[in-house]
Amino acid sequence: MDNSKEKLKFETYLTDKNLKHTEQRVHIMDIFSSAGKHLTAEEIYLAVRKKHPGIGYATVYRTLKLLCEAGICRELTCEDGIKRYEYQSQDEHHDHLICTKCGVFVEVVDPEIEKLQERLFKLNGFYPERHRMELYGICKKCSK
Amino acid sequence: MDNSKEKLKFETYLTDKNLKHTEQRVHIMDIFSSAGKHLTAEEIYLAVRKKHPGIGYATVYRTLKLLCEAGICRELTCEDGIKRYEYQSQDEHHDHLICTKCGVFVEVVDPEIEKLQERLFKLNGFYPERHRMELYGICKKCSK
DNA sequence: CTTGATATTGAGAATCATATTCAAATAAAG
DNA sequence: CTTTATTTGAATATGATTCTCAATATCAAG
Ligand SMILES: [Zn+2]
Ligand SMILES: [Zn+2]
Ligand SMILES: [Zn+2]
Ligand SMILES: [Zn+2]
Repeated sequence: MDNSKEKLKFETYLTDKNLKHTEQRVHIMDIFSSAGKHLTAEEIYLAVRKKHPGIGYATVYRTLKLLCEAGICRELTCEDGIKRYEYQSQDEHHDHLICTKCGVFVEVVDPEIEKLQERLFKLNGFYPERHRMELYGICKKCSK
Repeated sequence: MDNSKEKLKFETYLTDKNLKHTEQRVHIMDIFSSAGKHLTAEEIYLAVRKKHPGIGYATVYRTLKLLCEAGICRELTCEDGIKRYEYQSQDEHHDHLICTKCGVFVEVVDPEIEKLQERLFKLNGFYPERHRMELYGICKKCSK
């Protein structure tokens, strides 16, 4: 996956905040873009460790927080209570279909639902900020 | 709030599973129906303690699990990672509008959204099981 | 009302994910 | 190269939830 755009975004973010451009931060970004989406901190930690055994958990958590702040990564609190991180720029919203057997995440957006959600906010006098929608079921592969 | 229906449901559940009808279990149910909805385990623990100081955390957690199994209570995993429990029979589904300032929960159901969610499951080859939708924003009171 | 089998309790310890502390290492500016 | 502020990893702390276990309570049978 080409992650040059995100790399630039991260570098810009670090520079702007007077933070340093370290190896570890780059390593974590790299693994993130190659090892898939919707990863737990542990999965990221283990993946980074394979190539860079010295890295510590604290650095992974700190870097994930930074990536989220920079808008490169999104944190999902799933039903099991474990946070998952997906590598993605903030502006492209999507929701999830999740298989309860194999755990696969499918990303979906339904513009009609999004519109109705806005209506729900308005109907209840809320100023809308964000939402999350998770659809749990059994995927095609697992229901065979 | 009249919770005789739920009490009967719980008693039946306990009897069916050869479990015992203890004071503590009744106390937790009672607080639950009087102290509001969408409570954390801690809030429930503290509320029960006011009337029944001897009760322990373990009993609260165990009873909440039982109530969920009995279909009297639903567990919500919120974005802060803390589980909340709402006292309610299983069959009445609803989603939530949540104020990010004051934390108020408003229960909503939009039949059109529910239909479109079913369509999303089908479109992606998923057998539907359940879903959760949380809309985060600022409520009327807080935006004044 | 006993008795005895079984379930339940509360205190405390254990667990798990995540956050914090701090001395040593490193990046970046001069 | 020096200086200075930031970052790192190891270890420790935290906070929510679960487990362990000895003591206690429930409930059915006698
Ligand atoms: Zn959406
Ligand atoms: Zn996603
Ligand atoms: Zn719904
Ligand atoms: Zn609710």
